[in-house]
Amino acid sequence: MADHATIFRDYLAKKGLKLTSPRKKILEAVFAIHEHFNAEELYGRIKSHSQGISLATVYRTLPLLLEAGLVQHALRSAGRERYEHIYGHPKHIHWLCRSCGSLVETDLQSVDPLIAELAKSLNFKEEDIELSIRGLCWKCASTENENQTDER
Amino acid sequence: MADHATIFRDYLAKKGLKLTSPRKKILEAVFAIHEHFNAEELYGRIKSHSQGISLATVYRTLPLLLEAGLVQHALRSAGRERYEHIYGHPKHIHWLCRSCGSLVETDLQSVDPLIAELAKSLNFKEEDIELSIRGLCWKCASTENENQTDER
DNA sequence: GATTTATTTGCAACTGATTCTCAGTAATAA
DNA sequence: TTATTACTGAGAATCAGTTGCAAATAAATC
Ligand SMILES: [Mn+2]
Ligand SMILES: [Mn+2]
Ligand SMILES: [Zn+2]
Ligand SMILES: [Zn+2]
Repeated sequence: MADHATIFRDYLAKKGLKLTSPRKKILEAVFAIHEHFNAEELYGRIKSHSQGISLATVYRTLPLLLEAGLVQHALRSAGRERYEHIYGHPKHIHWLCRSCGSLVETDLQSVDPLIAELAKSLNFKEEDIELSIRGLCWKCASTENENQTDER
Repeated sequence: MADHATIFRDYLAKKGLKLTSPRKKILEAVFAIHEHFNAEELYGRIKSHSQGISLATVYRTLPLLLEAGLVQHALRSAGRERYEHIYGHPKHIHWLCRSCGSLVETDLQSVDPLIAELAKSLNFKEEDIELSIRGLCWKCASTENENQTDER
């Protein structure tokens, strides 16, 4: 029911931390991006709107958002950590094309109960599921067929 | 049918690369480890047996093993890439306890057909599935209940 | 098996994302 | 006001991973 600002404030309060102006701005920026992003991209967005926020503070705030359950890790890329906000964005499967880099997201629903069942039999209390599938998207798969050059 | 050395040699040959002594040693070490490992841990194992292999060569060889399909990425940890060999080690689910760090692996079989079906409906040619579940193992879950200190 | 050619290696220097240090600010409590 | 604690920006430090290079090695050709 609570919106993300409330959730963040509550989380911070519980930890004896403050919801400061930089943290507020970073939070807003995070929820204005509806794609995956890395720290520097996030920083770039913030800089263009307001100013006076440092990259260091972005790096310092991201772990707080993760712990507050507002943000999660997404697939790393080019040696950089990537993130995405979670609020109002239910768990999903990531389909990443290794050729064109396109990323598609689909529902996790069909897989979820199966995992819950496995977890129960293992006595494991699941908190976070990450399901990523790498391969070729429709477009790249057909292209690769044309270029029937070599390989296997 | 082919063993991993043969697979590696064939892969290298196809690329016009050579199966050298350092590469052979690294390959052996990789298949002597039956856990997840990072580049430095692998290097440590090799150094203790033979010598005269540099860390740089380990770093240069790992991508080759990945591309040859002999090794895959495992869950990153402490800011370091981790790996595991695949040969004779079918795809599996990783269950990682966020409290004690224990890692359990289980079969992917039950989930596999479901994903294949989804892939078909998306026209996505899946090549690699990564399913990791973070949470609390049986032990840590019960401990956390005792220490009913605070938190939600 | 000597010679040529292309690939590999160890080493050390480098890179770049992330973390840390520190001195100055802001918020809050007393 | 004063004391205490948390926060910030700036830049320095860290450190996993990469790269340039000259010497070594493997394979191909004579
Ligand atoms: Mn996503
Ligand atoms: Mn594994
Ligand atoms: Zn594609
Ligand atoms: Zn545990």
